[in-house]
This record gives sequence, C-alpha cells and structure tokens, in this order.
Amino acid sequence: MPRRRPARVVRRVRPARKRAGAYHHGDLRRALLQEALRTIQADGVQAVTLRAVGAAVGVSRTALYRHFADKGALLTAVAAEGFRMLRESLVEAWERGGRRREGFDEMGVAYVRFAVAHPSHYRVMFGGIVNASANADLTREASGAFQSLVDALVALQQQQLAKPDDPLQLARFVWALVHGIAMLAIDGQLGPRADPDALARFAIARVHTGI
Amino acid sequence: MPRRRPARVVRRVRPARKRAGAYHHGDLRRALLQEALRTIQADGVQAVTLRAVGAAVGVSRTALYRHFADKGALLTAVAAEGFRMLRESLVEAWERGGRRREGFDEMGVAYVRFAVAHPSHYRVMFGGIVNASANADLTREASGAFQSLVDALVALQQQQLAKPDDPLQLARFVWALVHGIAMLAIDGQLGPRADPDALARFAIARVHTGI
DNA sequence: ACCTGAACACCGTTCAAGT
DNA sequence: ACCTGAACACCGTTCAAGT
Repeated sequence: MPRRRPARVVRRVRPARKRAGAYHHGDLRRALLQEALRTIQADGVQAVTLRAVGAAVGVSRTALYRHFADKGALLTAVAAEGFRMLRESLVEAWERGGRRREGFDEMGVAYVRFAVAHPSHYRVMFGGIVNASANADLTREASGAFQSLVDALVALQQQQLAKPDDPLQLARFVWALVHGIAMLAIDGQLGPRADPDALARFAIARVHTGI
Repeated sequence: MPRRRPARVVRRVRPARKRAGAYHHGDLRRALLQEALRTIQADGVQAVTLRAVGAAVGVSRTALYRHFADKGALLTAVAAEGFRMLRESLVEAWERGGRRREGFDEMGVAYVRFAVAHPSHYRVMFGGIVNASANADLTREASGAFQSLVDALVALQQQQLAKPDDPLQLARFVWALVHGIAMLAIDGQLGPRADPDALARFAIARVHTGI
C-alpha cells in the first residue's frame, strides 16, 4: 500500500485566521461532511484523513469529535448522503420517463450512471467500509432509494406492464442487476471496451421479458 | 474507525525458534499468502497487517518484501487465489448439474454461495482494494472465472436453451446479476430475513425467460 | 539469497487544558 | 460549548547490516 500522501490538501487550507475569542465555525459538521465528499470524489476514500479534512476547513484534527463519534461516523454520513443523491436521480429518471416502461428503463441507466459518475462515493456506500445496518439514518436513506424502485415496479404492475409477482422480490432482482453492472463497471471488470450504459439497457430489456 | 487491534494473532506465533544459521523458511511466499487468507476469513482485511502476518508465520514484518513488492501485491495474490477458487466452484456446479439448464442454475447459486461463505475474501476481489487491471496474474484468474460462465452460455445456445445473442454480453448480464445479489447479501442490504439462495434461484429463473 | 532491527513518516483516538 | 496540542499506540516502507 503506497500510503500515498493526500494529493494537495494545502490548496484549500485557510491560514488559521480566527477572530480573537471566536471558536465557532457556523456549521462545522456540514463543512466537514462536504469536505469529506469533495476529497472522496477527487482522491478516493483513503485520502480522507482527519488531519487533511480538518486542515481543509481550517480546524484542528480533533475538532471533528465534537460533531461525529469517530471517523466511521463521518463516512456513515457520507454514505447516507450518497443514498439520498441516488434516490433523487432515480425518481427524477422515473418521472422524466413518464412513469411508464421508458421511465423504468431510464431508472436503470440512471443508477449505473450515478455509480460511474461517483465511483469512490459509491464504494463508501457499498464497499463494506461502513456497516449498512449499524446506523438508523443510513438505513433510512438506503431504504428510501430502494423504495423508489419498489414504487416504480408497483406502478408498472398496475399498468399491467409487469407480472403480479412479489414487488419486493422483483425490486431486489432489479436492484441486484443494476448494482452488479455498476460495481463491475467501476471496478474495470467489464473490460476496457465495454459500455456500461449499453449493458444496462441490454440488461433491462432482457428483464422486461422476465418480469 | 476503531483501529481495532488484530484479535488474537498470538495464538499462532511460533516462538521465533530458528535453527542457528538457517534463515530459510521453505516456502515463505506461500506461508504468507495462506496466513493472509486465514486472517481475512477470520477477522477481515483490516486485520491483515505486515506485523501480524509476519509474526504468525514466525518472521519479521519486513521479510515479506523479499517475496512481494508491497502489501498491495500480497492482497492482489489473495484476490487472484479467490478467483481461482470461484472458478472451481462454478465449473463444479455446472458439471454437477449435467451441463444443462439445471447446471446453469446451480452455477448462479454456487456463485452467490461462494460470496456468502467468504465475504471478506470476496470483498478483496471486488471491493476496490486491489486494482483489477493492474496485475497480469489477477487479470488472468478473473478472466478464467468469467470464461466459465461464457462457456456455459455457449453450451446452452448450442442446446437451443438460450437465444443466439452475443454470449459475451449475455455473460456480462448474468455475471452482473449474481455479483449484485452476492454484494447486497454480504452487505446486509437485502434485509435480515432475505434468503440469498432463494433470490438467486428467483433471479436465474427470470433470466431464462429473457435469454 | 534471505532476513533483521532501527528509523521514518504517517495514521485515529484520548485527554487535560484553554477560551 | 467548542476547540487545541501533546501524547499514545498503532501503521507501511526504507535501508544498512547481519548470516
């Protein structure tokens, strides 16, 4: 493990100028969370150190402990935020596609695109870095994203566009499929020439004949 | 991050008894690899430290550098070994099922079972810990596992049990599906009462009508 | 050829102390 | 209430030295 030093945290370090006697930071919790998100997107999770995140928002490396239980809690919040963003993308795609079969196809593509656009963030959500069932907020956001898929499937069933199977099991099936495509894509396991979008459309098309 | 200390490495530490003038270890490379595998299965990747692995096989923490470029190379070897084991499981299931549709179903279940039986090892193979395309040996083993799926699909096509679509794309589709089920299962995202085996069979059954 | 031991530059976390 | 700075117990990696 190269133990590569955080690329260039310096650039956003505020020179510790603090008004005399004023230790407050407005909303340090939010600032730390956003800096963690920025670092993950730019340099990956391993670049998120308490020292680097603290320095970037102009605070000591232990200030975080006032707002998070530990580093794991910070990453848990990052994961929860990811599920919130993912749910928004899915719902937007579903509605843009007219809440019909086209909308469902768009959801599948949107899912894979989210992962490909935010690979490091996606890994925090699913890579075993945070314990999915440990945190109530995280569980709620993850369930919300999953529920948007269940809702769409129920709507398809009402329009006779899907078989009246257990929508939960159907949703798990579709979720696993797009999740698998997403993981293989960001892992480079689809090969250099594979097109994640095309595979997603191919897969969803095959799924329709099965559900 | 609790930075939890390696549970109980002590138990397998040999008391550094070394025959005078004999530094050789027979096959230290293999010993280090197997100890890493054992630790991952027992305590997870984060328990694999050069100090712990070295101590467990009775060697200093830097002896590893004679046989691996760095810690990443050790984990890459672990991942490659995982793909070898996975391919064996898949081929065994395919042949046990008579190289027909039943065999294909068994492959899907075997895939998910492998991941559930070796969750930490599976994460090393797919969790972004090692770079999939960086190492030739790893790439070869991963391709071998994937190829066992392609071979099965081609056989199904020859038996008219699958549509004559591009077998590579079909294989990516099925691979993504079982991979997604596996990941969600070991991540606990399927919920506490979900049955990975049942979901795998449900999914493969739906797939057959689509391929 | 193979391994050691000290040294180095990092970590996350705790805690008494400051305002 | 909120933050600091030193201290602690860990890391992976390098390197001169030993056999």
